[in-house]
Amino acid sequence: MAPSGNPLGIVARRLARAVSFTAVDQGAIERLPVVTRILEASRDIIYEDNSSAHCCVILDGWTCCYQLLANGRRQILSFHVPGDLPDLQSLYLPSPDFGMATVTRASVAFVPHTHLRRLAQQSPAMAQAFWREVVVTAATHRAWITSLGRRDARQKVAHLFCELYLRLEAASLAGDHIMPMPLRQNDLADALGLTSVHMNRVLRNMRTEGLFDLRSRRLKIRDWAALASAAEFNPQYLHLGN
Amino acid sequence: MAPSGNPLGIVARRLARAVSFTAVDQGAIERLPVVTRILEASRDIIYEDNSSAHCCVILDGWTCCYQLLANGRRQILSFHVPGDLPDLQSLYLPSPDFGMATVTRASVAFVPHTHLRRLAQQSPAMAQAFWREVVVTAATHRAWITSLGRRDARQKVAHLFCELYLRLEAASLAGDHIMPMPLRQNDLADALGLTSVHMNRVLRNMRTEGLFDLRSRRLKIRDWAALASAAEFNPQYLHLGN
DNA sequence: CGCAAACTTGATGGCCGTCAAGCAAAGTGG
DNA sequence: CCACTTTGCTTGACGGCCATCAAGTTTGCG
Repeated sequence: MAPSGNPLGIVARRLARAVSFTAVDQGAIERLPVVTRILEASRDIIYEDNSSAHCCVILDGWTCCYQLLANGRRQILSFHVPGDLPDLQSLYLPSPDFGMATVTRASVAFVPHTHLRRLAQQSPAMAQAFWREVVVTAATHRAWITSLGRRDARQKVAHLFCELYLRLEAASLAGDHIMPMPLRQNDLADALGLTSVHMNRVLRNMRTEGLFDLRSRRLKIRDWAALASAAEFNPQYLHLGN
Repeated sequence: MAPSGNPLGIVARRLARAVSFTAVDQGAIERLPVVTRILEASRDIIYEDNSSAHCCVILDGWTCCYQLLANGRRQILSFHVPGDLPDLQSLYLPSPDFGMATVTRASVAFVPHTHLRRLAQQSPAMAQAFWREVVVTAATHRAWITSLGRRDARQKVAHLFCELYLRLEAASLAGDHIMPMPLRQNDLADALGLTSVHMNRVLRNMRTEGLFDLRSRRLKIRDWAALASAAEFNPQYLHLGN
């Protein structure tokens, strides 16, 4: 699959995973006006004009959504990879309840709400694709809630790794149970409600057991069955097709 | 505000909180065909025809959404009170990833997807109201993620009580910092990722400190400021207006 | 009044947090 | 190319929050 040269081609392909677009729809996406910016790792993603009348699209790199508490603690709410629309929810309800930040150096495109709304109005397929994205995000939130509330550290790691692998695979960014893993142990800890110290110990144990290799920003899942089983992982919520 | 006699009046008023409906919209909601059922406490909410081509509306009583793990543990994902639409997300993406159950005896109405979709197609206000409901649900999920990941038991309780009180107040089901509290300590534990034993101890402490009274299914918040402060509660995510 | 469900309390232990220190890796500048 | 710094990883010691197990007690309801 040769990627289209258009920067938003990645979004068109992503949305078309679930909905059948006409050539017109496809073209309309790719002709959306965008401002693209390259951000260094660990930078907040902020709307320059402060109007927050845009949605952002991840074109390259990894990002996350997070909330901060007064004591300085951070909870990561989701990770995002190329093709994702982390704040599509803002389309009809601005006033974000979370921050966004890059994990790696990343290329991010900003698309005006006005144009996205027009797309949704003119094309039922587009409206449905947007709805679907938001609903899948909510389903992913639910999976995280259950992980945070009722799984121990080892199971949490297993569940997150399974989720990330399948999402990357669906985006043609991973295969053969090998994937890039730019997340620091500190990021993993903030996503799973743990400390980085404990994170380190749990990872060591799981590595020792032969569940996976994790070094130089690369994760190789050695025993997918065991990992998925430890997590009680059910990929249905991701709605990746298959 | 005298409630309309129509069973779906409660939904119309709820959706109208955020969106301006015409009299036509209003009437269209109230004329939706529904099947209403009364369920005893602690019963699963199941679609009889198995097609799950319906959304449900809580008319009376409390319900919850949950996920189960293999070891029998339960994670509650959300609580729902009269006027709520717990599974509106199924409208354009069936295949639920969670179960629903009553907390108290409850009256639940089932509305066919077909009619809801037609409403959304014919009225932009309606479409926006649905979108908004789904997005607020996701925002609530995010608040729970942060609670589960980064707050201790005491803060979790404080946060949940603040959320529930404001939602009930907005539905005219609570006031003066007094609200019904039908949740068992076991339910609270399953929502907050704790055991019921620990739940009991934490509640006792908070009661002793004078934060609230909690007996005979009634919660009286004695010190709202202290409770909200302990939770670092910011009501913005609920989008209740005001 | 009797049963079941829910609440309460104590004792004990483990998972994970905190504090502290040292090591490794990666980038920076001279 | 090598000091130097920064960031991230690793490990040990210790403690606390919360889970587990095991009684009781209270509440609610038929």
